[in-house]
Amino acid sequence: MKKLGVRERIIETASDLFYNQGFNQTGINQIISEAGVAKASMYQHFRSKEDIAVAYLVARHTVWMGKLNECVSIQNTAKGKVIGCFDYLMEWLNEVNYRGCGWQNIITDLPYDHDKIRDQAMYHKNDLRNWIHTLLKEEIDYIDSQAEEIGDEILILIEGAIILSQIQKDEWPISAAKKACTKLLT
Amino acid sequence: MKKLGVRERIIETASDLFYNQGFNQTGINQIISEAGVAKASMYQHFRSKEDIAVAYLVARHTVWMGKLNECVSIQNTAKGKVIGCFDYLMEWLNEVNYRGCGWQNIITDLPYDHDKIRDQAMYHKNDLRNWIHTLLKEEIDYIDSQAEEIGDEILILIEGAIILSQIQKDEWPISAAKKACTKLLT
DNA sequence: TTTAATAAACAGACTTGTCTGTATTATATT
DNA sequence: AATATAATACAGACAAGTCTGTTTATTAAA
Repeated sequence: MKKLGVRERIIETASDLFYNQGFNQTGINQIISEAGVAKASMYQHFRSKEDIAVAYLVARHTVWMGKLNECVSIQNTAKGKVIGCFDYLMEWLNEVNYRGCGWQNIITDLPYDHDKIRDQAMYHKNDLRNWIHTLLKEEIDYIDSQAEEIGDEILILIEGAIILSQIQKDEWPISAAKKACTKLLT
Repeated sequence: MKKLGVRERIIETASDLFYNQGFNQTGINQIISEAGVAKASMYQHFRSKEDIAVAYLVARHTVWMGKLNECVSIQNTAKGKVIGCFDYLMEWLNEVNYRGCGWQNIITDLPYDHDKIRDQAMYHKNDLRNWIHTLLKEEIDYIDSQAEEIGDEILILIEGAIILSQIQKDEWPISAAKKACTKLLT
């Protein structure tokens, strides 16, 4: 049970707060007090609040993609893995009470000059998109262009299911998206 | 060229600012100064910033649904109208430079006690959902339960296309969603 | 002894919302 | 038509608190 370093403690605390309260609703003072870190120490590691948010998103990306991979690893076909994404969404979003996507949430109401955060959102969604494309290209039913076309459509279902379940505070969009996904894959 | 009343001027200005800058990025002072209204006059018409936002969303709902109806009115089948939604999205989102959905944007990073705003988002998406359901139930190919199932899937495509085009600052999600929509309708 | 963490005060700009007093406009009464 | 009344809008100061980021001075560890 080693105590985490200053930087790690900040990222961990900020991740929790940024995701659950929102970027604008979370102040620097709350982050440092809950992380048990002095303000000056924090500014030793991060130039700005935006930089903390970038570190949060970078860390979140690896964790999120890792859990996705783990969740679909029980499937043994490419199609099965893609459909399995929606089981992952269901599990995750139920657990966080439909709090939605960390990247979606942060870019929709952001100060105009926070481009590093916007870039992180683009990067994350692009990575997920490529992940789906790669999977579907393994499927021998599809030529590459088909895999990309269907993959894009499924990415849209994922994004829609996340935001709609957040607004409606209900899981029906996730099951509906899964059903639509199976239709598109047949 | 009659000058608008105070209330109307506030709603009009706030609508522009809330949508284009975001709720958190827009202060009361900017609203009143750009509307040319005194602060005390503003608080005569609205109890709080949240109440202004609610008025903005209410007004936006009728305008948005009206434009949607107008855009799809050239289609003469129910299926055509539903697919036409994506032409509306394309037109609208291009015009606003992929600024996304006013309701999605406002609920993702909101102070925890602003429930009236959250309710407006739920109401709007529900109304759109019902609008799609009603259309598809006119289609004789579908029994009611099918119309609802497919309608939900299309709503998810709409939401996903909006948020993804906002993140990627590109129109590809809208065309991809339209293609997926036609597939689900055949 | 050098490095890094700490607490705490501080600057200064921002926020929502309240308040006072004045000016304008519309309605009602004489 | 002239006057009195009432409603509404105005400007702008103010309160009370928030925010990010800087600085200082102290303490602990390597």
